[in-house]
Amino acid sequence: MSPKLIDKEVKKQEILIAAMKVFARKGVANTKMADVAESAGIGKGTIYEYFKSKDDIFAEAFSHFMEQMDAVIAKRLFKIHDPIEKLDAGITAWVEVIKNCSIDFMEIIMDFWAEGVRHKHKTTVFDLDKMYDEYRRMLVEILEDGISKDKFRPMNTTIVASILIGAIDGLVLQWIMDRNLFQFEEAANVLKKIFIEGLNRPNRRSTNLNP
Amino acid sequence: MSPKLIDKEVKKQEILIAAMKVFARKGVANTKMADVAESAGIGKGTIYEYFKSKDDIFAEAFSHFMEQMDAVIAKRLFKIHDPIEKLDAGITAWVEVIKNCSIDFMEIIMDFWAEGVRHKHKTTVFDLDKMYDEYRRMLVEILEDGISKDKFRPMNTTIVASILIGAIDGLVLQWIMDRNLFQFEEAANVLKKIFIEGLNRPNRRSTNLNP
Amino acid sequence: MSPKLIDKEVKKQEILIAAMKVFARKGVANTKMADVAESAGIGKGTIYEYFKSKDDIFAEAFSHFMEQMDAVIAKRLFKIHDPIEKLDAGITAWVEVIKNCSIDFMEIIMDFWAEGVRHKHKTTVFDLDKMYDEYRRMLVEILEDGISKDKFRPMNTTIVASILIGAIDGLVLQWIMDRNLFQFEEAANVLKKIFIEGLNRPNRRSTNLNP
Amino acid sequence: MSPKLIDKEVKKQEILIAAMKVFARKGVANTKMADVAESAGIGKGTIYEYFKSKDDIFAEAFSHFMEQMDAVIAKRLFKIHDPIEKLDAGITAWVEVIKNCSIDFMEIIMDFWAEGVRHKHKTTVFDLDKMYDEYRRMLVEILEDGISKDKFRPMNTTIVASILIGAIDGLVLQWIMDRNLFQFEEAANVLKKIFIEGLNRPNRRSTNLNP
DNA sequence: AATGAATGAGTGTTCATTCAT
DNA sequence: GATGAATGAACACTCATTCAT
Repeated sequence: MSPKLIDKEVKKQEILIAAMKVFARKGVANTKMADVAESAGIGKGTIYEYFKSKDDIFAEAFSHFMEQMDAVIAKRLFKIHDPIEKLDAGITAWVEVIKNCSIDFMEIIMDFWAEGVRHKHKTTVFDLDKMYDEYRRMLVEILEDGISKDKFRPMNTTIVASILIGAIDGLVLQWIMDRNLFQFEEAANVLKKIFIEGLNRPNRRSTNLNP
Repeated sequence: MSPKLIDKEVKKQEILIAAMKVFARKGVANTKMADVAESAGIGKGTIYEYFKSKDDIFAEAFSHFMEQMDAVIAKRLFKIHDPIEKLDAGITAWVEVIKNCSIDFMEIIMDFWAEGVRHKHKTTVFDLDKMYDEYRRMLVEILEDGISKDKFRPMNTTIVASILIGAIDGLVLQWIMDRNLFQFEEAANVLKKIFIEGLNRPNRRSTNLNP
Repeated sequence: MSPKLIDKEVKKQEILIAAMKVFARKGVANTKMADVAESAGIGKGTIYEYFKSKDDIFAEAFSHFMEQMDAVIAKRLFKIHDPIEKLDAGITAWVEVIKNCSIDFMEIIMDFWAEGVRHKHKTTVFDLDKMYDEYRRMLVEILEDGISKDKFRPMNTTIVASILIGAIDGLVLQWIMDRNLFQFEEAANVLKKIFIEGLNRPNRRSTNLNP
Repeated sequence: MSPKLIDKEVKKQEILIAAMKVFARKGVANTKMADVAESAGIGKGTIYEYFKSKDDIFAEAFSHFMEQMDAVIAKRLFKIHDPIEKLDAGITAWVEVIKNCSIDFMEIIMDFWAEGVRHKHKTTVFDLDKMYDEYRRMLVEILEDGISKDKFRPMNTTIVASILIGAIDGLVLQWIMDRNLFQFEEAANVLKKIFIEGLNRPNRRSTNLNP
């Protein structure tokens, strides 16, 4: 907590941000340490005072990204108790995270996914699976709460949670490729409506989502 | 059509399959030409008798994958005219493609995406955007047909199509990471129901998906 | 001497000519065996029925070239006995060889030189030094005959021979680079005149070329 | 002009010299980057801190050589006005350049020629043709001055210049192959005498070099 | 702490040569 | 004899990492 330490941490974050910018623009594989150094306005060697390796930077970027997401989403959902509202707020929060991420940074997500899928069971750093698991659990909880409160029809909650997460991810992917395709907020609203409409307890006999 | 030609084409496919296996296991960037050669049981130099470069192999793998998808899906939807049935059949066909693709190959999809996103508007080979565009158009057509036939409520069809595509992609992504998470067919069925339920023309007052 | 053997020899020459054409156009180093095969209208493997290696082809091309030169020049000078006339005829014959060589083939000379210089004392095949030695001897003989017959002034005949050979080679080099620079025959005539004028026995006191 | 810059330039020259040594010994084509590195006493990768590619080294060596020649020769001829003396000084200067070039370096000249001839009109770096053109022009000027001053007989000055250049080049070529053949200075003196004798204005009727 | 010159293991690619048909 | 598919040694070049200053 000495000023020195704080300075170190600040500089590390600066380098991280600079690195993420380049990662996003050129892809991790095509980014050279020299690019990162230039982007951060420091010498090549200096990077190694703050990071162990290129992979380390990437891993930290991944954590950085995940922590940001967790922080925002958790904060939002904390106080809400109605399952439908919570679902709504969750999607809204997610969209906000996407928006908060500088547009440039979004492109890095592909690399996160690619690396995450590859490293599946190897490292704990790139535990994309764990991240998905957490979000799935969170959603399952909301859905099951909704079912028990008779707001949602019975369903395979894991699958529905997966679909919801998948839909958001898939939307991001398409949006990255063509940002003019749709307004992200608008898409989020439609998504909410489809799901809430598709999931909610019908008054009468209706399709049971648990086949 | 001479025997020679067929042999050459066959061998090329063999190498392609061998390459895709390694790509899937190690990721394209981490795959060495020597790995591909070994996997195909041939010499390193032989690869270059059939492919111009490593990138060429990757590009051909991409095309190979897309063509397979196009072929299967188009064939299925050809004869169906009812929008709801068509939507249903489309999702089913898509799942079948995923199943048909040797499990190993699925893992490459991340690399396709990563490359596709990066190369966005540069090459025509990796035109992931175009592929998405095609599927989106196909879905938009079905949806608009359904709206005009009063089967679906009015909506922003582009967004809904994007969501549907996104949901499928997102499901695949999670399934790749953990195949025990759910049965893919089951998830597909739930997806169908949510969407068809969420989109269909309500008898009475109901949310209009076009906000 | 069987028909078969003759055929073999003929085909070998055909391949040699084809190879020289490609060598001349692309340089020996940049010529691939596949190029030679294509130029000769045969299969790649067939070349090895007639030549041991690429170097072998090059060596044979070198010999081929030298033999042609030897044959033409020797034949011309055989019957001439006057030193001045012999010098004249020698230069004329040399020019004729250059002209006889298909223009394309001339370009290969640079590669002969480059290889010849490099292989200096290694092989007997590329004995460029030996070739120069022979021509030098031939010229020295003519010059010494001329001196003894009082037609030329005393001189270091080896040096003068070297200069004459050098001048011819140097002219060829420049001519290869820009064939419009001068008419080769005209240059040869000027060369003759300078040398014969510069070497001939002066009536009175005059520079002795032997310093 | 900062110390850093000077150091960089110095090291670049060191590598260049080291490279030229290897080029001379093994020929450019047969020289591996590893050889150059070893010869310069540095790591393979370091070369690329100072040169873009192997070709770049070769091109710089070429320029280096040409500049040295230009500098020496131009300096010498600057103050001389008598055509005969100028011719004499020019040849002397040329010989000196050859002598100044470390003996080893001479051997590269063949590669310069070979590359220069091949690249004829392609690059500006290897503009051997241009170099010859410059020297030819320089000589033509001297010769025409001599003719107008009635020191030389009328002649096709371009051809005579070409012959003179050719003779010098040709001598170098033979000398490279066998340095014991003659003393280079002696040969230069003979060359001068032959030419000056062969070109000079005769008192009485004499061969006109312009045929 | 900060640097950037130096490094060399690692890689995609070429191509002369071989050999089964 | 003729072929061309197969080969693997060889090589230019890259770039993450180190370390002397």
